[in-house]
Amino acid sequence: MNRDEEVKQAIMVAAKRVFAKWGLNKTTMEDIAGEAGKGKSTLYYYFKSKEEIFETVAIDELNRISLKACTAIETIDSPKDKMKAYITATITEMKQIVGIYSFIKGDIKGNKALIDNIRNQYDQSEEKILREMLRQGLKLNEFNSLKEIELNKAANVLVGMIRGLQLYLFLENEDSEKIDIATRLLVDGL
Amino acid sequence: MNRDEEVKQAIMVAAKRVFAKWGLNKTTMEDIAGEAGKGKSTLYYYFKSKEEIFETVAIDELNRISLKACTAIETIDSPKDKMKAYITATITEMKQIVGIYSFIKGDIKGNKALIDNIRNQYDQSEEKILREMLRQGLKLNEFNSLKEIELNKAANVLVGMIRGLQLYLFLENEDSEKIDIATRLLVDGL
DNA sequence: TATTAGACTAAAATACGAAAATAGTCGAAT
DNA sequence: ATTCGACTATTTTCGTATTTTAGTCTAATA
Repeated sequence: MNRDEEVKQAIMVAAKRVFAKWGLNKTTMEDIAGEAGKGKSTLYYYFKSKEEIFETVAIDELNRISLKACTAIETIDSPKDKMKAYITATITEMKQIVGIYSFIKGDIKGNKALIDNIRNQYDQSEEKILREMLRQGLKLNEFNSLKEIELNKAANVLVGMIRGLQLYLFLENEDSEKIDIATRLLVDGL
Repeated sequence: MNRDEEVKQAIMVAAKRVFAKWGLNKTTMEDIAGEAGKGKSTLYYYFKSKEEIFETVAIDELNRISLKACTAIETIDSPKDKMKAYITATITEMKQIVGIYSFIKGDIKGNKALIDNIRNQYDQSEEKILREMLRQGLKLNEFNSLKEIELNKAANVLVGMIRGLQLYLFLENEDSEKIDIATRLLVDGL
């Protein structure tokens, strides 16, 4: 990692801290600069706008979720079990992240385009992961109600259902039994 | 239906029209009164507030969705097919309603409590319907991955996943194949 | 008596301009 | 190549005057 990347990382770490404390709207570029121990205009040397910083930080945080989930499942062989573990892991991780960045709800309004863009990127990357898992399951002949030809759309639909579950489960207290039922429903059916 | 109920219905019909045109925030009590051909204070004789009118109208509209879906499935015997048909029907109907009342998105902000309350009522009624269908399927031994003891939580989880799907499918063009895949996923698994 | 409307009030939304805060630029310094 | 402080152009905030609107009350009417 060269100097350029190092400073960029440092700024991102600082930005994460202040974003987690104040949210997107309430944190100023000077807050970030102060936290990073740099002058404000230095930030503009590395990022073109506050939005870009936020987007970079958010995508990075979401990538961590994917990474954790993918690590958690790499030792599992059965495609069905793999899928269950993946869904459970992402839901749990996401819940934690949303807890940390509890502000995002308030920030959505007024930054819809930015948030949509971030969510879109994450959805696409998750869809790709799911597609690969589905492909693997089909190859090993472990999925009997899914047809090869539906693979792409199925991955897309799965993303939608997982998002729905995340939204729904966020509203209430931790209930790992519900997460368990949900993943079983999605993978095994009724 | 006595006179009292008749007038109430007439007001609701008028309210639906103006709500569909202007949304909750932008329509005034005088708009509704004008559309209904009554004086404003007459509305207060039948409803205690604008919010109450909106809630009544919204619940009524949502009840229609349930009713339509339940009618559509009453001739189906197999619990699994019944479940699939129910999910497809509610998603399709909901999509249409949201198309008509396209404003609600903008009205959520600033009326969160009211909207939450309405959504809650609808979720509960849908959960009840789903619970009954699950019970029936268990009785007939058609569900093999669901346990009796999980029935209540499963119904709750299903509501969440259906909401997620609705949200997700609203964003894109009609794709009945995706709805089909989704229902099959939920009922048959992968 | 049940229902309606018009006048009225209190509260909320809106409009607007001045003042303050903030995003983003630029040239000089290192 | 990197950083900063001074500067500008936008936004946001804020106070206030004005208008709109929800909701009440009383009298009229059918």
